[in-house]
Amino acid sequence: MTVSKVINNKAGISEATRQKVHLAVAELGYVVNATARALSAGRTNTLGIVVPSIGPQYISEVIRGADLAAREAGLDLLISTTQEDTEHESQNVGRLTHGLVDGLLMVLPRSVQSYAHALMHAHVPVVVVATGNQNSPFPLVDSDHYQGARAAMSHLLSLGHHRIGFIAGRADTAASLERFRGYQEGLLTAGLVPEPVLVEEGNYTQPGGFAAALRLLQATPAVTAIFAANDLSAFGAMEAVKELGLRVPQDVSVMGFDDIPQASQVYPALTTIRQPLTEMGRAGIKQLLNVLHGAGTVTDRLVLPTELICRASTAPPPAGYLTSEPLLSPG
Amino acid sequence: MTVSKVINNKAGISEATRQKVHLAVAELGYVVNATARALSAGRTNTLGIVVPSIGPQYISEVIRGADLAAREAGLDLLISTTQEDTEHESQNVGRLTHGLVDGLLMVLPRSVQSYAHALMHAHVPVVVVATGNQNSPFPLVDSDHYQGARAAMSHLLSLGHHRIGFIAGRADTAASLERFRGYQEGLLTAGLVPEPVLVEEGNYTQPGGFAAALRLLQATPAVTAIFAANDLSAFGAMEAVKELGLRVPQDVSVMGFDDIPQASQVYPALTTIRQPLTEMGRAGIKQLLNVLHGAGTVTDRLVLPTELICRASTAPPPAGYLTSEPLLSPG
DNA sequence: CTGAAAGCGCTAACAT
DNA sequence: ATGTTAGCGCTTTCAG
Repeated sequence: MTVSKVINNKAGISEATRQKVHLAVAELGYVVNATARALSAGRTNTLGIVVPSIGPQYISEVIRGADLAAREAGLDLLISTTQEDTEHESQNVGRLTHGLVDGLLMVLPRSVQSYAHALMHAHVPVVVVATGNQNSPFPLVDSDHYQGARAAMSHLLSLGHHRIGFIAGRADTAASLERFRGYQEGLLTAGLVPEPVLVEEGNYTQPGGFAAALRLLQATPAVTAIFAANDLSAFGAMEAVKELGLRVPQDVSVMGFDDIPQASQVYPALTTIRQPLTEMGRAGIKQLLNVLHGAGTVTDRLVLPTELICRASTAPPPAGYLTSEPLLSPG
Repeated sequence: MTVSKVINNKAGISEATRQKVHLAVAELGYVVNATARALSAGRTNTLGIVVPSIGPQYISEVIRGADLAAREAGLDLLISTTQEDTEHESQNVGRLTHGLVDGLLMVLPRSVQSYAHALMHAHVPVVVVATGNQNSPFPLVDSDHYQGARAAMSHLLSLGHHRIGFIAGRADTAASLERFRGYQEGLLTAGLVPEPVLVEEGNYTQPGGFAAALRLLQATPAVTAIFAANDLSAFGAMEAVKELGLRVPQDVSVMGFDDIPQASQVYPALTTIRQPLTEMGRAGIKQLLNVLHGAGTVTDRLVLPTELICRASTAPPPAGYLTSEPLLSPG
């Protein structure tokens, strides 16, 4: 039909006919059947994004970025959750990549391994958002966890802190390990010695951060600053500081990592390392589009920079501590 | 082909052939093309859910419930966000309902009006999750905000509080209004008089709750309990209480509404009214399935009960306040 | 510039 | 129990 050409804005249609068709479409309430179009045209104009779950804020942010980028490109975004059910889900991934979507963005905080098979046989391009350094046979988008941690340490050290505790994340995520490495090397570069007693597991959760900070502050009351591996555990740490009758930041400074929306909404507002979550989603979709259009560049490993966001939860250490030991300038 | 029958588990196939087909499928790595199947069969085995955005926790919970229910029914869930872009999105809804999904669940905290046109012309069943009392031409799932607020007030009153502040939500949501009504009538039923000075706007946000609680406690230091219209503003209220050098719950009790996951993770853990968010998602999908299968019942207005979740943020008022005025038993 | 014909990959109804 | 035929609603290719 001529109608098809009008609807798809193809050339070779007189303006008069175009108008007539548009009128009729409006009158009849005609809406194209996306399924039929997809089958016929061989593409769906839909991109897929697979996430472990939609609960955690940082994943929401990635999705939001992907959603915006897809929308700008005039494509739909189909969100699929794995709910940790790898078995069933890798089947689902297979289905997605065979006719349902034109490209797939996998958000995988932990391992890409479980999907390797389904992904290798995908009929569409795949890009991985890793949130942690991983090897991947697909183009990968990540952020610079190590440099972020270094920036956090520089900030705390330059404020005059030298007893800095670290609340670790999940040991099974590369991101947590990288952040820990940044913490350690930050100390070393400043001429300080990492002490095991200053490191506690927080498991990336708020109660975990609370408990870890409690242990930290009770074992080493001289701690004047806490760097948590993510914002959630930093929230818990702030609660722990207050619970001990201390103030943030006057007595103890607290830093997080991620900059989820809530970081700016808690009291005091959290100083943190911003991970460009929405940009990571955007970048992932953009890479996908570049592959699809055969234009632009596809970077095998795109590592986005992190950034210090200075808010109200950090300050110089209390006067008593400030002069007790000279601070070596970092770097 | 016979293959089709095997894959769809149709009857009338010998076990031997079935095995042979399965083998070949595995060997060739064959995966059905969902698009073609959808076009041919006239259904997509996909349900759609439209949400304003995926950021807020309470929406994530609704999606999770919907996701689980859809998964159990062997259907996929296509999540679409409006990002408040009503114009563009109502077009999108039109597309969804014309071939992309077999049914649509609309999560609309505010108004269904903007989508009325697109929805009325939908070719598939539509169910609305409202989070607030609304009229709707479609089956609606909601929770009982009024009774929840009453339960919250009963809890606080029975603990001995009689100067109870309220942090309101957004005036443009029916849910907030219902919760406020529950607050007022809770007071009245207990023989107490609602005072305007005890009500502050919190806008459903954490900073909003913080500021509202600050105003509340400074204007009326005799306030011994704060009931916030949602958990987020309750978090802010808890921060405000601590900021004033008071303790939760020893000096001031704080209650929220929703029971988002974080409510159990903050310190002290938040006493709140649980809105069955995942169940609402589930129920919405279930209603959709009932319409689709022509079985079970479809309730025009399904109002799920709310529930008091007693945690650590509420306690009897400080001794000085307890006896200053006799408490009339509620009801 | 417009219309007719073919076919995307599958399923449903109908033969064999 | 298996195979055959038609057609889902669209886009694409090719004639008018």
